[in-house]
Amino acid sequence: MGSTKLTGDGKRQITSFFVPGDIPDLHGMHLSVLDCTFSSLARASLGFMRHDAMRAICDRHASIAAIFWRSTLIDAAIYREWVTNVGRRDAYTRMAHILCELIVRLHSMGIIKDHVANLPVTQAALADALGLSTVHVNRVLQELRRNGLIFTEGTRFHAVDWAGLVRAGDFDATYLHQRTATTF
Amino acid sequence: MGSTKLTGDGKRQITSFFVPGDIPDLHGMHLSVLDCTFSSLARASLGFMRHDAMRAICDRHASIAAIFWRSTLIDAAIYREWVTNVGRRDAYTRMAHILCELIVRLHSMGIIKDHVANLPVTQAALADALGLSTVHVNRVLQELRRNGLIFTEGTRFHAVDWAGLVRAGDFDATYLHQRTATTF
DNA sequence: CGGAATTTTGATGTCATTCAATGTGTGTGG
DNA sequence: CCACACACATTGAATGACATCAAAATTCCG
Repeated sequence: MGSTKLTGDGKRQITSFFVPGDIPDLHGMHLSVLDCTFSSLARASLGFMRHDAMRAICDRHASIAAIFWRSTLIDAAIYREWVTNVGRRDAYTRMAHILCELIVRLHSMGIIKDHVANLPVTQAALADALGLSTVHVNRVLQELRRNGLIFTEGTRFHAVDWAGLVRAGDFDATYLHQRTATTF
Repeated sequence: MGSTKLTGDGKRQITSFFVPGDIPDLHGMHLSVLDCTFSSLARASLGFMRHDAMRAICDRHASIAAIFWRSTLIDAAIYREWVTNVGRRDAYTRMAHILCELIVRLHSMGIIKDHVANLPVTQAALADALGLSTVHVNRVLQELRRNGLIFTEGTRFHAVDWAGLVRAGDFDATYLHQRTATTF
């Protein structure tokens, strides 16, 4: 799952990926107009909750509101990092970085063992997330494989050399604001 | 004023500009660790408020909390647009777009007359916000001037052809989530 | 099994970077 | 009040990272 924006000339930018456990439209609670679209990149199961019900809960319980609020602030922090990633890092670094992010986020949801993740994300989706062409995404992935950093097989993704991938991706998980440090 | 991130190899990315009236560190209220730095791009005057005081207010008054929350959600929406801008628009469009955003935001604070704004922003800062080199920023600005879209004189900035700039920048103000439509 | 989606490859083009000067304005100290 | 820095803007030439185009190979899935 991800959120997507389209430019006037029809180019697509994926502005975020959602991992299991995320609440995609939490931002919609206080924003009456949608400024991006949600789409699933693979089979997904969703739960729904009415905005007014959510608002009622938040009105009544400030501590719960704070938790949801915090969640959206982390989303914002991730956006900041993406701006930086797309704006100032070259394609190779950029790719390594986003892979690190996905691994860490999936790991913190407990759906990864030994850095092996199920990533049902096409190269076209990666391209639209990173502001690259699919062709270049393909080449960069090959280079990451050649350098022994990653291994892929279908949708299975393995960070063979995690430390190396982190280094290659100029990755520092601080911006994900996890309470429990992710130790691999 | 803006928030800034640095990459491992020392490149700078400005992740947001603040206009008068913004609350830069609202995100810090529920995020214990800072993931970006704030810096002033020009002379600025600031007000300060303790986080715990803010939190106390928000705990007591859900409606005020909602307003602050909404403010951070708009920040997030702007980040989304910036990701799109940097990821999928070419330099010329990108520049026109960010200029539109600044004009609209300044206008909504009532500090613009006739599209003439005081923009104390160096070309280097624009470059770091747009993920471009200063040299290219300079050339793109010249092109915008040549096309009769903008006029600059020192820090004074004039959107000579607002409609044209909006078109050139593929700009749609929806993502700024203003309650009162900005009509020029 | 068959067709569509995805990945991969090669050749070529271009937008933007980098490097290296030069020009211009502005504030500071003598 | 001028000279001198220093920051900022501008210019040209050469290079490079990534895009685009087009086709082939592979995988996926009903």
